[in-house]
Order: sequence, then C-alpha cells, then structure tokens
Amino acid sequence: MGDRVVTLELVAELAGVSPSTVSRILNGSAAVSQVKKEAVQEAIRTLGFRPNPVARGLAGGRTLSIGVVTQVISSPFYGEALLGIERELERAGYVPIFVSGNWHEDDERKALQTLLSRRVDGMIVLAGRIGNEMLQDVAKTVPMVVVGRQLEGPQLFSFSFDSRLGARLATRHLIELGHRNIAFVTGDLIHEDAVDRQNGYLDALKEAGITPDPQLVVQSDFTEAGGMLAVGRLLSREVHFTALFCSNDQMAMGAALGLYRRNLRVPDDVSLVGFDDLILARYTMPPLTTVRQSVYDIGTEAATAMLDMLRGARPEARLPEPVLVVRESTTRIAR
Amino acid sequence: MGDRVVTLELVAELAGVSPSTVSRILNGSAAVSQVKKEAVQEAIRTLGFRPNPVARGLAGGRTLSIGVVTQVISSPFYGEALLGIERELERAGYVPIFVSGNWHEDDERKALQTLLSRRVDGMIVLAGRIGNEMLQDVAKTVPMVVVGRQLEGPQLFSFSFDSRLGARLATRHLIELGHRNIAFVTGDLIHEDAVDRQNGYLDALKEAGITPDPQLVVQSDFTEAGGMLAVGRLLSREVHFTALFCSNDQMAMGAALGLYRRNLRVPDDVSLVGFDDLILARYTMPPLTTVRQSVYDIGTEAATAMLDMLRGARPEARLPEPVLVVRESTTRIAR
DNA sequence: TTGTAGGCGTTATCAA
DNA sequence: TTGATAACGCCTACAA
Repeated sequence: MGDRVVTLELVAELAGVSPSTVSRILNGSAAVSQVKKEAVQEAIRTLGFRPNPVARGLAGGRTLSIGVVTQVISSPFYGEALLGIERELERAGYVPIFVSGNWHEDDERKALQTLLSRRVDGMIVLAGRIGNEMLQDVAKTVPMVVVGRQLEGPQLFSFSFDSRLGARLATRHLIELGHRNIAFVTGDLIHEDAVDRQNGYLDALKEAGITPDPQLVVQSDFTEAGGMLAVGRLLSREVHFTALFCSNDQMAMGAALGLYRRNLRVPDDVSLVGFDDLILARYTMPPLTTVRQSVYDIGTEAATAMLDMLRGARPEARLPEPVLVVRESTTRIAR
Repeated sequence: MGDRVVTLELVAELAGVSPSTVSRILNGSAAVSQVKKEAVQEAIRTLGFRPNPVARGLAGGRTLSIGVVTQVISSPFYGEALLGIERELERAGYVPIFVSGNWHEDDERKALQTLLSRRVDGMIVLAGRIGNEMLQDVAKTVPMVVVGRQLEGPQLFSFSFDSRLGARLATRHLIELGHRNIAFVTGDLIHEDAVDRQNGYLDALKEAGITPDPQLVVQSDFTEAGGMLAVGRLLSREVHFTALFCSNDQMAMGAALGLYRRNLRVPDDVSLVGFDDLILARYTMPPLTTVRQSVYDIGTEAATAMLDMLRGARPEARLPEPVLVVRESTTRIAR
C-alpha cells in the first residue's frame, strides 16, 4: 500500500505541465489538449496518484461525502437502506457518513451539525423527529434529500413510500380471509409513516364497511419489545380479535412472542401481518405475511436523488409500489 | 443554524488575540494566559464558532475521523458493533466512517484505500478476508485495531472474543441435557472466529468423551439462508441427531425454519443453540438459547482501544467473558 | 506567553 | 488551451 504522499504537484512535474492542468483533467473542468491529457494520465498511473479529498474539500468546497442522518444504525430496517445508499453513492465516488439520530431531536440536531461542520456536499435524512423548519434551514446550506416526509423547498427533495396503500393492502388481505375483528399496532405516531399506516388500516376497514373499534388499536414504538407489550395491553382489554396487523415486522416479531406466551397460535388463533418485509420476515415462525417495501431500494433512490441534485438535475423518485407478500402467518378465519 | 463561515481568524479578531493563540487554546497545545483564554472562549461562544475539520485535516494531518471496515453494514451482527463504535468515538469528538467489505477481499482492499485516501486518523477493521500482511502494511500509515483475529505489529492492536470458550459452553450445555448426537453448523472457516467456534464444539465433545462425527458437521456461511440449507444437507445425510448447534444466531434462525419445514419441533425433536445473542434471539419462536457475546461491547472496546492508541497509550481490551443464555430452544433429551 | 509567516494539497481566478 | 497566483481554514515552527 506504499502510500507515500504523491501530490498533484508531483504528477504535474513528471508530466511536464502545470498543476492547474492536472487539476482540470482530474475534474474535467476545462478542455485540455489530448497530448497533455495522456501524459498526465500516464504520470498518474506510474505514480499511483490519488487526489487528497481533504485538500479538495478545503480548496474546492467539495468533500465528495454525503451526510446521512439515520435513526438507529443497528436497526435491521435502516441497515438495509444504508447499504443501498452506500452502494449507489460509491458508483459516483461519494462516501456516505452515517450519524445516528436515535429518534431524539437533540441527537438529530447534533448529527446535522456534525455533518455540516464536516462540510458534506449533501445531506440525506431518514425520517426522524426533528422539525421541518430546521431541515429546510439546513437545506439552504447543502442540498438535502428527506425520506419519509413531505417537504418542499429549494435544494430540498423528499419522498415517501406509499405506506398508506401498503397498510390498506395488508388489512384488506385479512378482511378477504374473513376477519372482521382486526387489531392494529401503530408505530410511534410522530412518524408520518406511522400515521399513514394507521390511515391505510382505517381505509380498508371503511372500504369493507367495518366500523373501526378504538379498543383494537394499540400505540407502540416500532421495536420488538414494543410489539410484545402491545399484545399484552390488547389482551388485557378483553376485546375479541382474530387478526393482528403490526405496523412493522419488528413489532410483529415481538407480538408473535407475546401471543405465544398466552398460548395463542399463529395463524390458527390469530392471523398476524407485519410491514417492511425485512429479511427476517422469511425466517420467523411461521414465516410472516407482510408488506414489502424495499428498504434497500429506498436507499438507492435517496442516493440517486442526491446525485441528481448535485449535478444540477431535478431528482425524480420512482419507488416500486408496495406489494403484499403472503406467507404463513395468516389464514382464513376459523368458523 | 445560521452557519455563516465563522473562522478561527474572526474569533481571534474579536478576542483581540492572534489566530495561533486561538488554535493553541482549541488544541491545548501550549500554555495560554487565563485572561486570553477566557476572552477567546467568550468569542467562540458568541460567534458560535466550530473549527472546520477539513481545514484541520489539511493543516494538522488529523481529520478526527476513524475509518471502519465492516463487512455488511446491514447485518444485525455488525450493526450493533457499529453502534458501539459510534457512541464511543463520539465522546472523544471523532466520527466513524463506515465502509463495507462485503466479505470480499477486493472490496475490503478498496475500502481500506478509500479510507486511507480520506486521511482517517485510525482504522478499525472488523474481521474480514483480507490478508494479514496487507493489514500490517496499512498499520504503518495509521494506527489500527483489528477485531476477530490475532495480529501483532507496531501501531496495531487486535483482539478477539473468546469464541472457543463460548462454543464449548454451548456444547456442554447440550451434553448436560443428555444429548450425545449434536450436529454443528460452522460459519465460513475463513474466519478465525468460525474455526474457534468449531474447536470449542470439539473441545466439549472430547471433554465428555464423545467421539466427534464428521457427518454431523456442516459448513455454512453465517446467514439465515445458509442455516436453512445446512439443515437440509444434514437431514439428507440421514445421520441421527437430537441437538443442533449453529455458530451464530442468524444461522440458527434459518435452521429453525428448516427444521419446521421437515416437521421437526424445537426443542422437542431437536434442541437448538445459537451464538451471539442478537436482540432477535429473544424473539424467535421459541426464544433461542445462545451464547452472549456483547457485540455492542466489542464495538466500544474497539473504539476505546483506538482512542488509547491515538493518545499514545497502550490499549488494553477487557471483554466480558462469554455467557450462556438459556432460553427455550433447548431441552433435556426425550427418552 | 504570544505573534508572524509559511505550508498542508487542491481548486479557482486571471492573464496570457 | 495553459500557467501563475491566490485562496480554502487551520496548525506549527520560529522568532520575539
């Protein structure tokens, strides 16, 4: 890895041109004669020169890095999105810098600050609690892509997955299986996403002429532990239900355990549906019926949108439609 | 967020001192009179000055960033480690830059290159396939912490979790429950870790005077899908086994599904043990007996070691001992 | 203890 | 098309 400090200047010297010419070739920022171009490329090769991003950052204001505010870097949900972001950015020579917001407004604010002070060229924000005004404010400094909310502004692009439709599909599936008493576990309603999913659930009930019963709805927090607790609360209310729709797969996993603890079998006693289609969903017992929203694709879309903005184009997100994935955690109501 | 470009120079001006004095205060690199120190701190506060890491990187050679070569950013296993790293580094003002190696030597090499060219102040490498020589070579440029192998060298610190002991504990637990025919699913043996776990398994068998049966050992790859396939291969061999020890939780999850598909019940027909104690392990059905190695702690330990090295101290890793966590996937052998 | 001056490796602005 | 020259924001001798 003999990484001696090979500078642009050395390259220029060897190629017999000025540093500016080398820089121009590197960035394609101006026309350069073919001969010199080749000489420089040759010199770059023999010297093994790699431009120093730090110096570039100082001089040109570009760091070739994109700040990513994620919520919990270790969550299986965000993990897949980060992977998509990383892969997509890499192709354009950018590196993502991930900072966790921990679903905490202060942490998110700090994350933005950290990234801003690192002079990232752009910012991708995955959901979170922070106020829209703050985001719009940051977007004045660097182009920004926000996933999971609707936000308008210059240098600002946002998109959401159609969670509402996804939730409607899931609920409709249960209805088609004959279920009428369908319980629902929401995520933290601070998320637009969580609200959308709840609305999708209500949409489907309405569609089918079923009156929603508030007793069947439990608030939770998108975690496994939360899902398990939710089941406990639901059962303590002593309302009858034959199906349970959880706003994400992680809560569904927790709920499954909660049901199991009460000797309720999935799907024989309770049909269970999740949301997200994490890899895990294939390996739960029984494998989980869920709504696929390709989190990986969300990541690549966000990255692509970012790259579009950076090159001055108007981004355009085209996410795949949500799809219901029927596995074995749901069944026709026993009667 | 009114992030106007507040430079160190402005601070100096406002405080009525020279830029170097401000720098000295910022870095504690030399004694400064109390009066000036206060004046400067005051100025920093009123101006909301935050030093520019990019400029710092160029001038001082320090970027306050640590490169982290992880394998799959989205894996639940690495995710927790990354979280630990992030939290610990943050306390010292460092930011981790994560790049995925994807268990691919080329990718890992590229990751190292990327990180090196970004002038990270240190490198943390989580396992991987890349050759030791290459790592030792990189360590000549920046201090390095390697997790999951034993490596010696200047500016190089490595530590592993005691996987061998962990695996021995797991296997011994099964033996104590009366199992004699214990199948084992290894991870990719390119990992030292995977080898250690296999050795631990063999240790325990030997301890109990059980002759290991190669037919009971299946090679796999640490993924859920791999665990499921492994069960298939095992069953096709038609060897008798009453317990199955998988080298990690993810494979155990896959194995559980594989068993379920063949109508084998856990733990009644087959006792199942995993390794890692991911959060998931608590929510599998039934909850998984496994070996806890706090991946989060591994992350914080790696970060701490890095920080130690950066401040010139000799790092010292003290990881918690592996602990067997008995849940409900194992039971006394039916007789 | 403090300030001055030079430099870190690029890019950007001007002339030529 | 090319090359000087001046930033970029900070750190670090060196001198005072």
